[in-house]
Amino acid sequence: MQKNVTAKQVIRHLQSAIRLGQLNSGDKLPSERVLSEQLGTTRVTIREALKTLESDGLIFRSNRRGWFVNTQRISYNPNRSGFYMDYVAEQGFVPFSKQVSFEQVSADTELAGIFHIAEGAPVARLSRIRGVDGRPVYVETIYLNMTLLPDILQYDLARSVSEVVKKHYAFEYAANHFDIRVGTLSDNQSTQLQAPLNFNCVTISRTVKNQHQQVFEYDLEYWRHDVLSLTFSIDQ
Amino acid sequence: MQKNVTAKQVIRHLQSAIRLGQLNSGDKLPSERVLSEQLGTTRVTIREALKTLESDGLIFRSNRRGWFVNTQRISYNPNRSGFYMDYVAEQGFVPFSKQVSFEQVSADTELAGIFHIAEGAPVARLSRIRGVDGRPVYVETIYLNMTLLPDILQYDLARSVSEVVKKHYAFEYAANHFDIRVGTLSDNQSTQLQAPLNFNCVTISRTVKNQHQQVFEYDLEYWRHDVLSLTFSIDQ
DNA sequence: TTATAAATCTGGTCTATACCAATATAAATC
DNA sequence: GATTTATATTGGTATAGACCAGATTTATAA
Repeated sequence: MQKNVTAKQVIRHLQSAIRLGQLNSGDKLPSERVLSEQLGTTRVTIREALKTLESDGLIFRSNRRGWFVNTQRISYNPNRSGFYMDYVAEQGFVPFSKQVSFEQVSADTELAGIFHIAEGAPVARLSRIRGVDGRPVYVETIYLNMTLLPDILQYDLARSVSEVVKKHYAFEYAANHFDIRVGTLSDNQSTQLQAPLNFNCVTISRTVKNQHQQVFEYDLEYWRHDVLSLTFSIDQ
Repeated sequence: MQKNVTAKQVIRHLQSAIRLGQLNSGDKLPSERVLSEQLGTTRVTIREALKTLESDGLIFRSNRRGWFVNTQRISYNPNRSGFYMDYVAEQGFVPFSKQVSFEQVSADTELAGIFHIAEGAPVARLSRIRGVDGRPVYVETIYLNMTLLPDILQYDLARSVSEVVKKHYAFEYAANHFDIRVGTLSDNQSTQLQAPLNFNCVTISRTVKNQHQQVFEYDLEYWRHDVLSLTFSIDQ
C-alpha cells in the first residue's frame, strides 16, 4: 500500500532545508520534476507546496527559469520621502528602475473623478518597472494632473517625481490617501514582472493632495505579493 | 480535434455572469463539477479560475460548502479609532466579534523585544475572531504589556481594547507602527476562518506607543486576502 | 571566434481520475 | 414534531500523464 505524500510534508522538508542552510538565498531549487522524484510525489503536489512557500516569501520563481530561495522581503514605506534607489539600496538590495513610457493622455471617467477635472482633460501618465537584484518586483503607473502641473512632460521624472513637483511647482505632498488590497496581475503586468498569468499581487493606490487640498497625483503600484513588506508609522 | 478550455475563458465567463447580474451578491455558484460539465473542462481548470476570481475579491468560498458571489470588500482603516462593530456596520455589513481567549502569558524573546521588557514578564493576550454577515474574515491576537497595564485582565475588552486603556490608564494611542504583508494562514487559523489549508492572508502587525513613547500594545491580524481593502490617510 | 541552429530543460497549463472529510440533505426513528 | 441516522453533495487533496512556450544549453556552421 502506498501512502500519499502531502504538500505539508513537502513544505516542511523545504522549510528545514532552507533553515539548515542546505539552500541559501539566491540558490536555485531542484526542478519540480526532480523534486517530485526525490520526494516520491507528483508535480502537482510539489507545486502546491512551492506556491505556499512563495506566498510566505521564502522562495520566488522566475518564469520558466526555476524556483529560487528568496532574500528577506523588501521593506517599503509607501509614505516615504526620498528616492526609491537609495531607499532600497539601504537594505542591501541592488535596485533598478526602468521607465516604460511617459506621455499625455485624456482623463477617463475614473481619472476625472479622482482629479476633479472634466473628462478628456490632459493628464500625464508615467509608467515604470522597478526591481531589485535584477528581477522586477513591481510595476507602477503615475498619473499627474496637468491642469495643476502644466508642462510636466518636459521634465525628466526618471529619478523622482516628487523632487520635480516640489522644486518646479512648489507643491507639498500634504496628504496621502491609500487603498491597499490583494489582487491578480493583468496579462501585461505578468509579462513585465516575469510572472505567470493571474499571479497574486498587492495593489497600492495612492492619491496625493498639495497644500491647497488639490489632488495632483494618483499612483497605482502592483507588487509581486511574495517580496513586499509594507512598513510605516502614523503619529497622532 | 478538441480545443482545450482555458482558465481565462472560465474567468471571463463567470466575470460577465456576475456583471450581467445572472449571479448576485451572496448567490451560490454552481458546484465545481457542474461548472466543469457546463463549460466543457475539468475541475482543475475550474478551480484555477475560481481561485483567480477569489483573489480579485469577486467570489469567496466557505470550506466544503461552496463558492459564493462576494459583496464589496470591507474597507478597513488599521489606524481607526472607534469600534469595529460600528465601523463595519456603517458599510452595510452585519458584523460579529467572538472572543476566543483572554489570559496572562509570559513574554517570549519576541514579545520581550517588542515591549522592552524581560523575558518571562507578564503579558496579557487577547484572541478573537471577527467577521461579517455570518462569515469569519480575520483572526486577531492582541498583546498588552502588563508592566504598563497592571490589572488589565480584570476588564472586559470584548467591545474595545482602546476604550479601556484610554479610560482606566490615561494612555493615548500616540504612535502606531505597521507592518503589512501577504502570507498564508496557519492550520489553526484556517479552521477558525473556515478556509482551506495554506490559504492566503494579509498579515497586519501593529505596535502602539503611548504619549510617553512606551510600547504598550502589539496586535497581529490575519485577514482572508479576498475580503480586505485597507484604506487610510496620512497627513503631513 | 563568433554567430546560428538544434536539442534540452523548465515551469505553465491542460485532461482524466480517485478518494477523503466536512457539510447539507433526506430518511428513519423516537 | 423533534431527534437521530444514513445518504448524497461539495470542496480539498492526491496520482498520472500530456503538451506547450520560453529559457538555457549544446552542437553546428560561418
